[in-house]
Amino acid sequence: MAKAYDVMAPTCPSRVVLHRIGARWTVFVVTALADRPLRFTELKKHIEGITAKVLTETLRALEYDGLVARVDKGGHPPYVEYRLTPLGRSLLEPLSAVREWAETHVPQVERANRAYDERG
Amino acid sequence: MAKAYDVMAPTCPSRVVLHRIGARWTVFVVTALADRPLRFTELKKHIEGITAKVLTETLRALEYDGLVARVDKGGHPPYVEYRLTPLGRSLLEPLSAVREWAETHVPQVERANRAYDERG
DNA sequence: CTGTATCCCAAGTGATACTG
DNA sequence: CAGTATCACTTGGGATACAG
Repeated sequence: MAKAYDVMAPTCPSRVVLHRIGARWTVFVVTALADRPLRFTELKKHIEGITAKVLTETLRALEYDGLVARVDKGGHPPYVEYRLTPLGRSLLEPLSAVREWAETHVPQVERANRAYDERG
Repeated sequence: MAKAYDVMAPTCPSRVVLHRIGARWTVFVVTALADRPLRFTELKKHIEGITAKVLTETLRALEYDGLVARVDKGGHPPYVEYRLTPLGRSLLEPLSAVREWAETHVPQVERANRAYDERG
C-alpha cells in the first residue's frame, strides 16, 4: 500500500505542513517551550533578536496548527502563557535534531565554504 | 562548560547554518538523494513541481555547504550526477524525521485548523 | 505585559525563454 | 542533458510607533 501523504507530490497537503513547520522562527519557539510554558516577554527574551511582530505571527501560526496553546490567565497586567500541545511536543524531537545538527556542524560547513571559495 | 554554538544567540553562526538547511527545497533534495546519486533531470522529475532555476540554486547552496557533491562525468550529452557527501548524509536522519512528521501529522494539523476556524 | 498597526524592503520564488 | 538569463511578483521579515 502506498503512503497516504508524500511531500514529493506537488499538491500533497504535507507540503503545506512541511512549509509551516519549516518557517523561520518555528524551531526557535518550539525549542524554547520544550521545558516549560513561557510568557510572551519571556519567549522574546529567550529568542534573542526576534521582534514582537514576528513572534506574534509565529505563535498565531503555531496555535492555528495546534502545536502551541495560548493560555490567557487574565489580570492586570495581562498574564498570557504559551505551552506546547501534545502535537507540538511530538515535533520537539525532530526539530531538536535539526537544531542540534546546525549547532554541532558549524565548523564542517564553514570549512566547506572556504574550500568552495578557494576552488573558485 | 557552555555550548560552543547556540541558535538562541542572535549572532551565532549556527543560525546561518540552520537558515540554510531550512531553505525551502533543501529537505526535498537531500531526501531524494538518500538512496543513490541522481542526475539533474532525475532530481527534477523526482521533486515534482520544482523549477530548473530553483533546483540549480538549491544544489549550488548545498554544494557550497558541503552537503552535496556535484560529479561531472562529461560526454555528450552531458552527464552530471549529484550525491550526498558524508556531511550531507549526516543531515539525512534529522531532515527525514521532519519530513515524516509532516507526512504523518497532516490529519491532526487539519483538524486543529478547523477547530481554530470554528472558534473564530 | 501583551500585543497591533504601518510601512518598507530584500529575498525567495516562479514563469518563461534561451544556450552550450 | 544541464543548465542560464530575465523579469515579475509575493511573502516574510524588520523597524518603528502605538494601544488596551
